[in-house]
Amino acid sequence: MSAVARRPWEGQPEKSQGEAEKPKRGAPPKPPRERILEAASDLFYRHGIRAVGVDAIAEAAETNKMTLYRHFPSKDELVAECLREHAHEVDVYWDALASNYAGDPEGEIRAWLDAVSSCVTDAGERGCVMANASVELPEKDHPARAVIESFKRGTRDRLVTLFRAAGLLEPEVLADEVFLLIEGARINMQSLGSDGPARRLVRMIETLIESHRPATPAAAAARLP
Amino acid sequence: MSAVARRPWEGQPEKSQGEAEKPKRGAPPKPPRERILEAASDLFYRHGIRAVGVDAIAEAAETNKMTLYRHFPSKDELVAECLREHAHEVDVYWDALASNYAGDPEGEIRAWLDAVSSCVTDAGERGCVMANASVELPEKDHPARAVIESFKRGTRDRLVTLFRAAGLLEPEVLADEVFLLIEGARINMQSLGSDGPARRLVRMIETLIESHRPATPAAAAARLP
DNA sequence: GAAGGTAGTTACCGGTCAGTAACGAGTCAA
DNA sequence: TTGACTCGTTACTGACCGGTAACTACCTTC
Repeated sequence: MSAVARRPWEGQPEKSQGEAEKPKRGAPPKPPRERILEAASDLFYRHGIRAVGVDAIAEAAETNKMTLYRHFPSKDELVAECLREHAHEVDVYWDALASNYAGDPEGEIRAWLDAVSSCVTDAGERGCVMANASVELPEKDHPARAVIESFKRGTRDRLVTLFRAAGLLEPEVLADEVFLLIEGARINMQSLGSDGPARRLVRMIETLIESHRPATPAAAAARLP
Repeated sequence: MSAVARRPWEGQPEKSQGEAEKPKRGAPPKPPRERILEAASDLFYRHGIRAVGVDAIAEAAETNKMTLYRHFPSKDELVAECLREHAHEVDVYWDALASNYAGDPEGEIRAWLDAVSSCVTDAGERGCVMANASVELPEKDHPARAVIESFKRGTRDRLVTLFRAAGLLEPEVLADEVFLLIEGARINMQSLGSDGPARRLVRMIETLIESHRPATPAAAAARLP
C-alpha cells in the first residue's frame, strides 16, 4: 500500500539466504561494511546473537574476518551497530508513515496496524530484534543495551504521539497497553506461533483503541492541541 | 500469604549467588544431580543459556564435568531438564493455588495477581524462563522446544480454567488477552525495567477482567457449569 | 572383607571462539 | 610513478567449547 518498509518491527528477513546477494549486473557491489551489517543482522535474527560466530558472518557477507575487524572493533560493537541500523530503519518507517498520512491520524493508525499484523503472521518472523537482543545480552554494560533501551522508549513515545494526534483519551495509558500487547504477541509467537494467543493481537488493539475514543466528535476536537 | 511458591513464573532466583549452598549442619548435602539442576537453572536465567558453559555449571554446583555428564547426556538435554523442572514447579504452584482457594475463584484470582505482580517488580527478575529460552533456542529440533511449547499452552489453559471458574464472559478470549499482556510485560521489563509500561500490568489485567464480568450475579451464576 | 555403584580428579580430545600479524593485490589521486 | 588506502588471504594466538577416558576414593550391601 504505502511506499514505506513492509516490516518495520523486525530485522532484515527479506532474504532468508544467509549469503550476500550477487552484485546486480551494472550495479556496483555493495561495500563490505554494508554487506557485513546485512549478513550479521540476518544471521543474528535467525539463529540468535550468541549462536553466530564472526567467521560465519564474514563468510555470509562474502568477505573475511580481517575486513570485518577493520570496520568494527569487536563483535559486541558489531551487534550494537546492527541494532542502531535497525533502529534507524524503523525511525524512517515512522517518519514516512507520519508524512504519508499527514492530517489523517485514523488512516495512519490503520496503516500502522497493517504492519503490526504482518509482524505476527508473516513466515520467518521471530519476534522483535531488540527484545530478543535484550534476552541474549543481559550484561548491563554491553554497548547494545543503550540502543535497545532508547529504541523501546522511542517506540512507546511514537505510539503516544500517534494516539494523541488521533484525539484518543489517555494516550499514554493507551500506548503502554498497546505496547505491552505487541511485545507479548511477538515473544509468544516464538513458542506458540501465529495460531496462539497472538492471533488476537490486532482485534485486541482495535478494541482497546475503541474504548479510548471520546464519546462525541466534539469532545475529540476539544482534546486536540 | 499462601504457602505456595513465591515466584511461580520464573527460575530459581532465591539465591543470587551462583554457587550451591553449603550443606546445613546435620542436613545431608543435596545429591549432585539436584545441585547441577539448581546451579544450571540459576546461571541460565541470569546470564543466558548459550552464555553459560558446562564447566561453569559444574563448578557452581560444586561438582565436576564428569559427574554432570553421568547424569545428563548433553548440555541440550540438561537445558531441557531444567525447563521440565521449572514447568513442574509452576504446575505445583497452580495446583496449590486451586486447592487453597477451592470454591473461591475471586480469591484465587487475587492471589494469582499478587504473584503476577511480583514478576514485574521484584529485583533480579529477568522475564519468563521459557520465553527467554525460546529466544535463545530457535532450532526446531532442540529438546527444549517441546517443553516450552507445552508449558505455554498449559499456562494459557490454566488461565482459561481460572476465568471460567470465576464465571467470566468469554474465558478463552480473556485468557489470551491476559496472557499476551503478561508476556509483554515480562519481556519489556528486560529493556525498560519495572518503571516502563510493565508497571501498568496488574491494573490492565484488573480492568480487562472487570470488562468480562457479567452484568448481574444471576447472569454469572447462569454461566457456571 | 569383597563387590558394586556413585562421585571426584586429572588429563585429554578435536573443534570453535574472538581477535591479530603480515603480506599482497587492486584502485585511486596527485 | 608514486604513495596512500582498501580489501582479500593465510596463518596464527590463546582461550574456551562440549564431551570423554582412565583412575581413585568412598559408601553401601551382602
